[in-house]
Amino acid sequence: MGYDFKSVEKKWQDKWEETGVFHAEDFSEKPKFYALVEFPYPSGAGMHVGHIKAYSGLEVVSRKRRMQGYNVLFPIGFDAYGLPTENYAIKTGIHPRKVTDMNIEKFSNQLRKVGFSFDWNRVIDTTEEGYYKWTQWIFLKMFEKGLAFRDKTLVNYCPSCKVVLSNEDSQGGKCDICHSDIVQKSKDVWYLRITEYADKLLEGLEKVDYLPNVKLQQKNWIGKSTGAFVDFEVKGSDNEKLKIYTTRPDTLFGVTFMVMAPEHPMIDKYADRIANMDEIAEYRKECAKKTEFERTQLVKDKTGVKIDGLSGINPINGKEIPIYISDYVMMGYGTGAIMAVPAHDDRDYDFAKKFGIDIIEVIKGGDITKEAYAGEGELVNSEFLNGISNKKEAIETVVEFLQKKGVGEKGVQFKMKDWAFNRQRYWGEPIPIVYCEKCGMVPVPYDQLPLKLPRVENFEPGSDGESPLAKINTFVKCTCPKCGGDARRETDTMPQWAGSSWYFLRYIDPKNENAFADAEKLKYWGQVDWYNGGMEHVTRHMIYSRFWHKFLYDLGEVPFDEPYAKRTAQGLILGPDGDKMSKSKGNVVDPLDVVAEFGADVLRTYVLFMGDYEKAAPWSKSSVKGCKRFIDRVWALQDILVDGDEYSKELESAFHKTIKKVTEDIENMKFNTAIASMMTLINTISDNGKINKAELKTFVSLLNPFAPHVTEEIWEAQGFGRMLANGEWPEYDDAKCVDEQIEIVAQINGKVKAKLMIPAEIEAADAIELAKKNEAIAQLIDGKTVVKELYVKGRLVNIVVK
RNA sequence: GCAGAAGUGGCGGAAUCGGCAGACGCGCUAGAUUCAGGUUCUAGUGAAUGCAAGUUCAUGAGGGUUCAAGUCCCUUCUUCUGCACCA
Repeated sequence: MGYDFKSVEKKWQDKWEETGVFHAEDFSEKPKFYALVEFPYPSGAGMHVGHIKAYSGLEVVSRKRRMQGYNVLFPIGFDAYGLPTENYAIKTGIHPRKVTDMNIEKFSNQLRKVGFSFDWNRVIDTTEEGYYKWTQWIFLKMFEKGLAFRDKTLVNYCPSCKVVLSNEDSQGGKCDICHSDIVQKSKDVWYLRITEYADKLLEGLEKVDYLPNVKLQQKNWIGKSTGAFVDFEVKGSDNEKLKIYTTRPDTLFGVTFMVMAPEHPMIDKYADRIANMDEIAEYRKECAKKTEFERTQLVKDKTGVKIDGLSGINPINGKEIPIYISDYVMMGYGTGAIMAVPAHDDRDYDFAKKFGIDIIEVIKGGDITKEAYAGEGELVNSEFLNGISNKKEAIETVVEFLQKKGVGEKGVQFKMKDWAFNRQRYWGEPIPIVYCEKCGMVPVPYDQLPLKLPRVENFEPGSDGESPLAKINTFVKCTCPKCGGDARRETDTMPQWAGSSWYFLRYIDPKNENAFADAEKLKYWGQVDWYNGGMEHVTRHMIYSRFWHKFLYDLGEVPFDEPYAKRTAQGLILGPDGDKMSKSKGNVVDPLDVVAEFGADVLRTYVLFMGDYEKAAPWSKSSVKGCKRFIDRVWALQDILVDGDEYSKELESAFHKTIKKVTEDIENMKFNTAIASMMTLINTISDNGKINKAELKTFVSLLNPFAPHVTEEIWEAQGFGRMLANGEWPEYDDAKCVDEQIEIVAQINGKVKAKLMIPAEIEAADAIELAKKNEAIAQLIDGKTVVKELYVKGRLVNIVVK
């Protein structure tokens, strides 16, 4: 009897749906387990095998935990706002609402066909009014607390997509979406003051269980540095001081020049006193033209102009030093000006070499005629600091000196910048703010949320980078909620990151109309116990959502301050050619093709078997066949089934060992070796020639999280009782994992010379005796002097001879 | 440039605390089943050498520690990922 996966898989998917076995139960007495996977963006292309791998990890963990008696919340939803949908809509003329609904429908069907055990009662869609009402609500709370604000700044603007982009969306000077060059443009934009949470976001990492690499990336992203602010008097100014930030105040005696960012305001202020203002203006113009990409490409080739008319006075020794402008100093970090110590900083060194500036060594240990020395060492040429070799002590001494003189203080800086929060696009959450001539910026009252996105037919962006909503008079024109006078609405929408910043909270109570989630339910479900997703979301999405969550915690809206207790990440699936899958390379594998040809169980098993879950691995169709064979062999176990309510003597230890291995490997996400151990077990069973009912029950239970359809079918066909989805996870006994007789190797001088069977519980001396009795070993020892003998329990005997 | 991770058969990958390197799967070879293809089953499969028992060599390269090294230490090369003039 062959295994007909097509009808069997459909049957069980329907059955799970009808019986609702995977619905999480609020306030259940069972221990809770909240497993979260990154919800997909429902693109028109449909699901990718990468999605399957991303979800299969926690899918297996969730199914196992249910069998272990947990109340599991394993939800799914759709992060549906975003540009691809909008661009598709512009191209085809189909409304984004319709496109989104179609894509969600498509994704849902595909997910069901793979048999994921999601709780379909809790599906969320970020573009739904009932959902984005609360996205807007959180925004208004932030506005109330001054964390959402408007500011005029230079922004990254993509001329092709016609949107303002955050720094994160425009890395390398290219638009993240269309990859065209970014230009700088002055605009009034919305910001979220994430920098206020920089320290909390950093400290929070101490108490969560994220992969080390994830923590490190977040840490780098936040980019905290400690140092000092120092004021340099500026000769030629009206007694003004130029404030700089440095992490190396200990090198203050080595300062030979200063550098300001091209946009530094002091230049404009004293423009009339700067003799070479023309030259400077010309340089500034050039810098503005350079894209960020060009700036980073020319790292080594420093450019700049000396300011003729202003100079700095080093507060530690009163020396007069020149001031330059150069684009290697940026306005956006620190104070936009630096003290330059060429002897001990690579960039300053390059600049000094090019412009012929003095290089004074103040820290011993390098050769400053060749390159800058950034290491530690004894201080020299530094008056009262000479002789100190402890960096920390030197820094403290200098800071103390500066503080006494009132020209400096300790300081902290972050690389992280405030989050540019608005987009000039149609398909996003409207920002619920009204502009009134009299009252200024007025929030839309909470009871008027959601501020609905108007349904329009024309969503092309304006040519000047204005939101499509600006063209809709009925939306723009409104009355001021405060004074009742004429007002107009904000027409920008929120970025795609908004809806995903709090979605895990909505799963807890997806249909609540009075709150984003009920307080008691929040308390019951608590933190996400385990969050799995891609490495690419570790900095942006995760930091944004941790920020929103910490804000809600400070408001008292959520009872825990870190959203995710544990975070892991899956590796990519590469194309069969070893390259990243992409449409242009034509190496994309469609998961539904695999389901049609081999079945969902095979697909699920393969994506977890193909390699280490956390590492990238290429797709191999012939290896998929190996999993197909495995599933068929599992089905065929029924042909050699015999009676028996206990493990047979022959297979007992093999079963205990496998249960232990699979149980532990799943928790460690070592799915590949878990599957391998079940394959090994089936080989052992084949050699044994038969399997009894107790053994089959265990085997099928172990495999169920990976291949739920075939295992349910066997369970039912054999009349083993209630559905396996409700079944119990097999137990193992450590004592039964060991065999009575074990095989060890006998070595002479560390080389294997023989193998022998010995009792597992044996004294070292006895084991060595047995080894010596072995014919081959005895011959090799004969006539030689034994120098050393040792026995490694359960492994080997090694006899060292001369 | 800086930080992190990784280099193991023809391929994907295993290997707990330093203890039989190559589990498991693919592929390949031979045989059985089959009209044939596919499927399935059995045996074999790191390299060199030998009729054989065996011996020698093998975890990017080179050195070291140890009875014993893929694993620990030093040097070095390569690849991938992140950050990238952050003062």
